Amino acid sequence: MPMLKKPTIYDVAKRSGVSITTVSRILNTPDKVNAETRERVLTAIDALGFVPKAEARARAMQHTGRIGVITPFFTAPSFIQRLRGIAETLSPENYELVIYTVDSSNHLQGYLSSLPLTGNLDGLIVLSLPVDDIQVRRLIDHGLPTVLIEYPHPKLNCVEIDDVGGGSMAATYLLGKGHRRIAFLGDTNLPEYAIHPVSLRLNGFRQVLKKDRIKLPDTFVRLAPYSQEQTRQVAKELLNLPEPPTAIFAATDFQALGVLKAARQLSFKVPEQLAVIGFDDLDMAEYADLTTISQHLDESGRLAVEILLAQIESPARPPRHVKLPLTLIERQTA
Amino acid sequence: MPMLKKPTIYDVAKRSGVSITTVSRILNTPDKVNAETRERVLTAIDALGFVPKAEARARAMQHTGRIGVITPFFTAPSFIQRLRGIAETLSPENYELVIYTVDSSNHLQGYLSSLPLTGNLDGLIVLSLPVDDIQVRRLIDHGLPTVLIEYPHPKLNCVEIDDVGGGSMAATYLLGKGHRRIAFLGDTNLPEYAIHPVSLRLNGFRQVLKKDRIKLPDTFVRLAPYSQEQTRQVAKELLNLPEPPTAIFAATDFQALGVLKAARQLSFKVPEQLAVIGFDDLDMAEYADLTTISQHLDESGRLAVEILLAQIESPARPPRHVKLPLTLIERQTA
DNA sequence: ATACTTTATGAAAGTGCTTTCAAAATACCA
DNA sequence: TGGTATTTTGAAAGCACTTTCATAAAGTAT
Repeated sequence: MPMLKKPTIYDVAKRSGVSITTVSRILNTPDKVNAETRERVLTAIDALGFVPKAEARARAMQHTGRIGVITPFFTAPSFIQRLRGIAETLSPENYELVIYTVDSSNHLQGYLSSLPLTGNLDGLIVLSLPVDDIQVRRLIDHGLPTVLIEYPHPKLNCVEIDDVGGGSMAATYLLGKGHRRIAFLGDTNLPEYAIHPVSLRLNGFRQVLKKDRIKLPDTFVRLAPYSQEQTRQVAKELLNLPEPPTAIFAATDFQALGVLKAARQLSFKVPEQLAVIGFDDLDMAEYADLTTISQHLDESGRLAVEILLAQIESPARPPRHVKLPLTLIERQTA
Repeated sequence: MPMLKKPTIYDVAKRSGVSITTVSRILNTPDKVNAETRERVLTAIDALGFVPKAEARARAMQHTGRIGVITPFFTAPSFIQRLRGIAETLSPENYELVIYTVDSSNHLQGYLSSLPLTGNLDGLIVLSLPVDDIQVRRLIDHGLPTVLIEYPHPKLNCVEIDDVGGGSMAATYLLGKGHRRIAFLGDTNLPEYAIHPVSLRLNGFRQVLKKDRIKLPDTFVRLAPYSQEQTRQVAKELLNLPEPPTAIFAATDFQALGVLKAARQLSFKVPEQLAVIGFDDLDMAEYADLTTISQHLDESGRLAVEILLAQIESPARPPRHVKLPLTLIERQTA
């Protein structure tokens, strides 16, 4: 029989002959209660049609047990891999992981304005997206602990990537291998709301070449939309030049794979005739034996979570800025 | 001064020298409070940036719905790729995507018991995890619209994969290419809580070979833990057999890549000396030119969301069962 | 001035839930 | 077989607010 009023945890407890504590436990940590008891209580819950009130719950817990991640809709493998690090670290912590995918600047602004107010998030991770001063203020004022990944801001926790340094590393490495005709292949057509680390990588790359007085002609700097097919196309253009480069720095592993495939199709021997170095160290880089610059994607996600949890623990802490070191992983392609 | 924690009604009361009752009254029935006192309290409220929690919640709730996804913690690329399909489709729908990663049977049972009860989810997608009848009952009784992926159940919406058929396809294809010594490489060490589609694929594979009276000796059926390194090891054992197979069906693309790498290291020519066919059609399969059986991972996620949204729209609808067709993608490795 | 409202306020008792702590029951080990 | 660890449970103390009830101060009519 349905009750007149909404059943509470007390009704359930009475009906199944246990304390409210036990009922609460079944809702939150079911594995900590005897299977038999659990069944009995669940039966009562079902019979009464009991639904715990979220509001009371949040009040008693003083936190919502939810961590939000805002990520570009633009699903490059590198985002995914970072997300994986986040999910892994969060899983044993018993936090819900709420994903907000963003597909326009407006959308992003919307989330950033409303999330801190609603108070049903304990912490926020912003993945590779720009956050302006006003939003930062709001986040801080409303006390929503936040970690930015790949977009530094002095007032917030950040996990930064040294993209410029990464570009330099690539250049230095290739120069060290004796290459003099080195090309760069980056991505283009980025959505207006995302950040663009690739140009930073190009900067670092440029600097080193310049210092060593190696020319980087415009024909050697190519941008292709972020797709296997189109990257391959552009790579082929490079390789079909009368004087093709002897090495290519691809600004992401995904594109490096495109370059490798183009090389294979044009029968360029890698690394003898063409050296290829990537950036990211995706899972598949290992399979492809791709020499690349690892930005420790999983690790960066993991770190972000750790910083966030620490901040949630002690909100007064000053923001931390961590710059994960890049590592050059030497494999077979360069 | 920004506060450390969110201000409560107590903070406001203290700051303005009144009781919490008065503060509460100002929020609910302001006319029952002396104008002078009211002014004083309102000043404090502004200064502290106080937002009553319940209100914030209510404001938040009216805008966004929430869809949960339960997925094995076991982060194979195929899960990720399905998740991507889910996220993509959900993004424009203005739903929050809540991810629950599961790392034990208990954990899974726990989520399945409590999620339908807590009632703050509008729909649920269960990714490649078994759900027993009792849980199904509960899901239905509490009216939580659910879609299972890769684990069919008559009472719930499902997006199924024809794993047996996939195994047959692989066998038929390889036989058609004239192979007679064909090996199978699957994964092992699966966590107890996950389902095991790989053995179904093996079944289908076996059936076809049997029908054609092709022997599948036990030495040709190998299981390796799901890791690049160990798969490679097992593949090498196969290839070092006195009479090695001329074709290998790897039950997942990820493992197929391991086989390819082993072949490369042992200088087997692919596909001349060794044909390799995978299963999944991951992103990287295209790069590796891997012949494989596509189970349309992104698409399956997308479909699951569509079915779920439809069910949320009209809860009375009978459950739908969709079996996505598998497609053999012929590339260079077989 | 007396009695009688009215107004302004706070103490304290809910609200429905979680969590800490301790007791009781059970399992495990030599 | 006693003794220790582990599991299972409940009593009670929160949590951020609302509401009830009591009290004090002030106003109003007689």
